[in-house]
Amino acid sequence: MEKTAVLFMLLCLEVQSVPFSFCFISFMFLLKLCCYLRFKKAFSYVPNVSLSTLTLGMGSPCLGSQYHNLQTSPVISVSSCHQASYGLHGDPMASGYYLPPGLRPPLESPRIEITTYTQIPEVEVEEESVDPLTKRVNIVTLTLPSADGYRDPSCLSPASSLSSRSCNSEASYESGFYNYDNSPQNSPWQSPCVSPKGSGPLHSCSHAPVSPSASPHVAAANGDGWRKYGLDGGPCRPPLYSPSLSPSASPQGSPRLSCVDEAWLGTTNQYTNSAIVAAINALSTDGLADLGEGVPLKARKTNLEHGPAASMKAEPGADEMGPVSELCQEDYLGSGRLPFKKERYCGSFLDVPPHLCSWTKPKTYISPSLPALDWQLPSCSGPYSLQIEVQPKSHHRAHYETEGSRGAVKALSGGHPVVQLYGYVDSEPLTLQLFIGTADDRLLRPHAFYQVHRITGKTVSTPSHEAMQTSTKVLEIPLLPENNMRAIIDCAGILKLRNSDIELRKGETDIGRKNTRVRMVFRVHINQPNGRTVSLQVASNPIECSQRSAQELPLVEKQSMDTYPATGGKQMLLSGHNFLPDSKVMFVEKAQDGHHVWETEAKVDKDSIKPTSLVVEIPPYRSQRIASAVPVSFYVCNSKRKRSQYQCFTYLPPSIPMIKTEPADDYESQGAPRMRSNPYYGQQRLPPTMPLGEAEPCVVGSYVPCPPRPTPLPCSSPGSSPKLHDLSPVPFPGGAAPLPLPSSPDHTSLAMAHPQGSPHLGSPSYHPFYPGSSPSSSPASHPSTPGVAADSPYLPAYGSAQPRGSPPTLLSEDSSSPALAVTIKQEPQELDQMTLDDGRCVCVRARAHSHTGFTGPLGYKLALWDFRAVCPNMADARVRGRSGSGQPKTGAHARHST
DNA sequence: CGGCTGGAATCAAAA
DNA sequence: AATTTTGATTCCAGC
Repeated sequence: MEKTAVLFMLLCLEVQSVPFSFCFISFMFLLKLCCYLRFKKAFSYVPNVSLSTLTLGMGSPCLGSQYHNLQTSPVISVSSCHQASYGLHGDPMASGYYLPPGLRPPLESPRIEITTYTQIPEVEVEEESVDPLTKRVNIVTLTLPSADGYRDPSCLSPASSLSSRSCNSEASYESGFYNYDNSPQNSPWQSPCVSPKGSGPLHSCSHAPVSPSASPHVAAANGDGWRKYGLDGGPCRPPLYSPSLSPSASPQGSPRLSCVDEAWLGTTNQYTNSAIVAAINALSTDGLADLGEGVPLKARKTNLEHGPAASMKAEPGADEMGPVSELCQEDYLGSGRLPFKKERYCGSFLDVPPHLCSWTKPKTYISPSLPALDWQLPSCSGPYSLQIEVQPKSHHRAHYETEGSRGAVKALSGGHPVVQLYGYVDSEPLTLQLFIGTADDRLLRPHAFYQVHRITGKTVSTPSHEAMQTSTKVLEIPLLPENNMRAIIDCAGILKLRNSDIELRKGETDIGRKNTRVRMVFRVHINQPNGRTVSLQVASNPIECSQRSAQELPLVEKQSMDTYPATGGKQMLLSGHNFLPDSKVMFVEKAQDGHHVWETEAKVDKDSIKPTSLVVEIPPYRSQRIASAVPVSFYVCNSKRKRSQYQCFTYLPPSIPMIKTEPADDYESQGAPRMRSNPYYGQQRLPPTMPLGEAEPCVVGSYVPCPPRPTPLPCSSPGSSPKLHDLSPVPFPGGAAPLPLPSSPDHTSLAMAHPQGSPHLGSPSYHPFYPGSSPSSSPASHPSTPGVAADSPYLPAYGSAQPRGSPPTLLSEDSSSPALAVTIKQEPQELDQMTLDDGRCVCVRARAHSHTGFTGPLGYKLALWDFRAVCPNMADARVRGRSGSGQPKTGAHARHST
């Protein structure tokens, strides 16, 4: 059935002759039927549950109506089945949209949903409740919808707990608002439908689906959201890469959770990028119980094993959350965040003073929608600049749910990371968002296997609040003018989710094995007088979260130089960790396709080797006749499988005088003199001297060829064995774009070497595609993006059309842009070894992303197609990744099942 | 007593 | 197919 629905939808879309609205409606109808059937089949007993639960939930005045609505609306039921719909509160209007009354299936509604809601607020009660039935009910409920719940907010953490309460309140009162403007976390996608009353939501709801232009994805999104994001939807979650795509799609764990999260937190975006796609994914999977499927067997098992609370925790999400009550409280209290929702509504309900912390009035977000977490945003825009003043340590052992917290991420100095927003003169506090992102060569996106973990306690000075956005936990931290818009991040730990749990999720394509590096990603959304919202983002240096890797893999944090004439012969000091007496340093040059063009072992001064430093002699480049700078990379190797990430290094034409560019480096003061931090580990600032214009060219040049660039590039995966051999004739044959050389060699080198490191540019570099949110910046930059509202503050990271030839230009008008280009490749990758393989080119990616803009189920195809066309290796890698992940999954399954 | 840690045993997948 | 190695998770114990 489901498949039929999906096929139908696809068919309609493909044919194009059928109005989208019609397709959508029809599709929804089919979906509903499917869901209903399944639901009924699986949870016929739900009704009882509801009753019991309801009793508990009375606390909220709103509940009644809310629930009522929910039950009434068929839509809801659908939602419950598939995440996409969770948010919907059955607004009659909304529902109408989806299904004509007449057509609505007589869902009795398992109303499930409701049950959940009610209870949530009373979580504590539940746990304590002696009534087996009650507990059971909960369990049931939880499991229901979530197909993929693991990453679901609920699952993740306590955060969800809060939400529970919020659910009640929020839904009814702040709905419309909330989704759009209120919480920073809200994603644009939140469906308007969510709020029963919110006119806004309704509005959007109604429009969205109907809109002709809307892409399938869009449909789900709220009116504004979709308009702006519609195109992105695709890009944002390119099926290929973006975890969000699928996973996101199914963020929802149990209905209850979802409700909570979404409604309350406003986090979730069911309709995110592509609700439809998500729904399709969910449906397309094996027919067997979605419910069950969504929950990893192991996870379920674990939960059950957990003990007394087992019932409550039956759901994966619940499990993680631990003490719900605690969450609620804490979150509740602590958060200043959400001015709107909580305070008003929940506040009274809980009886908690709205302003326990100074951070009571976070700025409201005017923007109708906020960029999805996998969107690439700049760190600077106009007068604003979001910077990581103090980087986190390169190692932080994440904790499993089965362990206790391992504390907050610390800084190298022993303190904690510090983030500051420059250029903000308003007196209104802002909310700094923090989530755990990936650190591989691909575009930054939420990490599927790690979640930020809120740390509380006496040692924590910074208040924070947890929220779920899509399936990613986001920590919200106040940025107060009185603190100079500076925040000490001492409240963020990192939670590791079991690979098997995540990999089993529908749509998840990434694999967890050896995918243990993350970055802390900070975002801030600043409302502008003109109604637009400027969103900035900056990512930290990579953080190795695996105990073992941290102890065994060599890590290069700094290098005394990153450029040198092709003649080589100079000694370079490397500082880092896990260097052994027999550590080797290999220099590598990779071709576009990822193949090693040249590789040689550099001479290491054995006597100089210390666990944290070593001296290596820069080997002469394979050709002394290079006309332009040649980016290569090197890595430290302790054994065949223990290698550091690729580090950037650039050979300069022998004749070119070396210019020393040492950006002020915070680290330098602490460490070896004149050591250059590696791209990831050090904070570098681009030389102020470099004009944008210049920067771009550089970028282009380097990109064009899709050069091995950067080092670390994805292209070069540490994993790949050093095979090597110089096969290629010239460094950048043909056109490989020679890096713009030096007038300021530095630039080149810097750019390459320190992509994100620079506080100023950091983010931007990673997000070349993002035009910059500031009003001033954007328009020009992405004129071509069709569909994207001109006024839209955000550009779809992937969707923006870029002039193809140019490497993704990084930038937009934004001043920050300069560095951008470089960044892209920087990341070294270890993980990739497996999943990604070599051959990944930034260029390719960029391109693919832009294509993704087309979104929809079709979008996926387009993206894939692109990859293949542009960079066969990439495409292959992707494909392999998928299939590869499949295996592990299978294995996991087997394992769990046993 | 509970949160953090550092270590290490135990499992399981990959080589 | 068996064995070894590597990576992921779970446990422990001390602070």
